[in-house]
Amino acid sequence: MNTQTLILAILNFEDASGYEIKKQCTEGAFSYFVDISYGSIYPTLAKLEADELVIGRSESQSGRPDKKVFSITQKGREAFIETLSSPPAIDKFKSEFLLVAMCADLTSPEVITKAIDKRIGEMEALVAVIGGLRSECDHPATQWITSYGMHVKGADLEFLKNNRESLIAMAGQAVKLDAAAE
Amino acid sequence: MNTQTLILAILNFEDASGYEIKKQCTEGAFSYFVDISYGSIYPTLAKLEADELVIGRSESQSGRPDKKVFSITQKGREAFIETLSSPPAIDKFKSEFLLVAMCADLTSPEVITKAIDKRIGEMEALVAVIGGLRSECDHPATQWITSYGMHVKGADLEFLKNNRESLIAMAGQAVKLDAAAE
DNA sequence: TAGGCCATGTAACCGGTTACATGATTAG
DNA sequence: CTAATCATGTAACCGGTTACATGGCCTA
Repeated sequence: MNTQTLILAILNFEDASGYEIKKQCTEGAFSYFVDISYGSIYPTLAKLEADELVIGRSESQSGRPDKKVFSITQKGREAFIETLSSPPAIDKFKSEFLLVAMCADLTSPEVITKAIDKRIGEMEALVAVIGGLRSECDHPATQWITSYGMHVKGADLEFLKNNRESLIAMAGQAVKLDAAAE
Repeated sequence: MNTQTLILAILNFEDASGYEIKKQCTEGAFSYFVDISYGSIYPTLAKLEADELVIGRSESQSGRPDKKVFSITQKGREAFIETLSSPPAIDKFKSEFLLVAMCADLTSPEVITKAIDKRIGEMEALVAVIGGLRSECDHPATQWITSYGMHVKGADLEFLKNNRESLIAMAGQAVKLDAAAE
């Protein structure tokens, strides 16, 4: 999923400025499955406007900098629906935590405790965000994906909490084996 | 998680050539939370060897091209454990499927059916892979992460199967609303 | 004899991030 | 008075992918 398609998707829901798009991706409705930075938003918005897939208008605000609000055009909507119809690529997933957990025996209980507690905290925050999105939005497809997210992330959190101790207990075991072998 | 750390992690489990490292990431024990290509493996291996974190030796095989098998050095092991101790970054997760599902009302039932069935197939394959890893490996930390994977991906698959029809039913609804409004 | 697997490696490219530049307003 | 929020944008950089080059062996 490239930046272009993502921006088109967001603008298909509602008009937004570059700044607002960033917020949507960081805190809002899209925050749990995407992530982009200003450095890709603004150039992409400019390109999209040049291609007439979106149009921007300046809005002056009292006591705030002007903002450039973008709307998706008919051409943009068609292009977006076109890209939607090609089968979605498999999820991209990379987890440093899993690598650390897989090597739990090489590190100390403190390191593992910190790692898993950090993760539990992040997961709880994510569940709270998704739960919030689900309750505040009555769009059926958004309801579907947020329910999906709650189900999966809830199961995730459940496992982490139920198996926290057992992972911590593995920490440092490789070192102990080494010492025992001497 | 950069390529360097990942390679060190793999070599910490066992010696491997670049080709075998790639296999581990595509089909093996690491396949469900990482992904790298030859274009990053070979240069990284060369850099790692220059830094004396790994050492390579040539092994000639009958009826096969020679392979260069790498081992992690003591220095490499220390560097690896050092990086393990810094708190793991939050998971990177990007999903085209969720974007498509969120826009289900804009597309046809056929497109959504294909998208979700593709996903169900991929998820089943992943569960099978993780299940295989869990049963064939008795390393406790690997057991832990594969059990974690089974739990989470099992919940994922469960939701997909139970809610497949309801997502498909949303397809094309935006178009119908448009038509009704005319 | 065609295609797939084994095996290593490079060069061009690309999508995206980081850091910077700028500046007004408002809340603590 | 300071920090945060609002707001837009650019340039340098970087990690990684794609595509290519090479070539022998084995299987269908």
